[in-house]
Amino acid sequence: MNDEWRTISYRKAISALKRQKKPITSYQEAIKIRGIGDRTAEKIAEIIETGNLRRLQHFSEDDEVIKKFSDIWGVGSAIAMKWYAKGYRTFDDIIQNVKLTRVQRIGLECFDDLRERIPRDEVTEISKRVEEAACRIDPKLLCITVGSYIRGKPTCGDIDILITRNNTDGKTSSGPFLKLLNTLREQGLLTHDLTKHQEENATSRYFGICKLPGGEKYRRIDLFTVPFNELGAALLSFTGNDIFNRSMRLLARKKKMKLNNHGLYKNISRGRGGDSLTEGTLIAQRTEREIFDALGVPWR
DNA sequence: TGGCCAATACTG
DNA sequence: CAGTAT
DNA sequence: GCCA
Repeated sequence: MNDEWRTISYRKAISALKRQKKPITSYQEAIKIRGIGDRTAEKIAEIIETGNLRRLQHFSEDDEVIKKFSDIWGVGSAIAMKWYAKGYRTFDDIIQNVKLTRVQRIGLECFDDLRERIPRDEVTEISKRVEEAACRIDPKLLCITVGSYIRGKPTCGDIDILITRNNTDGKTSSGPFLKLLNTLREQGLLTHDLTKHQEENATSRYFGICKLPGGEKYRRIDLFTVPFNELGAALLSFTGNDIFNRSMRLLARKKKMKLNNHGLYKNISRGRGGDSLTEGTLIAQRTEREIFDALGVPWR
């Protein structure tokens, strides 16, 4: 079921509603709001008049089951619905009857913990341990905790750490990366691997699960290595949030450019599907400021 | 009717 | 490749 | 889902 855009649309409508200063009291008021159309305004009107939405009464426990299945790491809507179609309704059904993939087993094992948000202080503590380990391997490694943490949120869904190294001496961060992962595993900080990455690429990513020694809960952690000259593009992309990223990339697209986690490119021609046909020319990647300027966006 | 709040890396 | 993830 |  591809309700991706419907979901996004509802989210947009919700945030538009939250922005309203006065309560909405009618269909006419609701439909004036940008992002709320006929269908949503109808639903709002029904809630105003009757106090609830009939449609929601039909929202059954079945939907809850599919939702819960897809909350397992490694299980998306397709697999969740497949399991449902086979008649499975509980985690126990799944464990008994399904040949789970390695990551799905981990997702299930850590299910409860991974649903919890992580207090900011704990993210700080975990980041510090990663940074110390990295520094012992190579003092010039630079670790930056990005994601919601760098945006100053009081809690985070996971821990995202970007690792880079000033490469003017010819070395990069990709070499020490595997060593760092091994060190963190030996320390017991990393408890489960969700990705087994291939070779030592210039840029590589690790997804896993960690737990502070004496800590209460398993936490999702992502580690990325980034070439030093791409740091700006990487920061922009991993700082988010998602909506901000997408809007920046859409802006780039409208200007016949392309923005990704490696950099900003110009002179892009795109096919019908929106995929770029030409490589384009790299015009900015080293700092966020460069990219903002090249896109014509006021800096912060 | 079709684009939108993207583009890309792993897994099996 | 489709699916899932960021 | 919304919008052009």
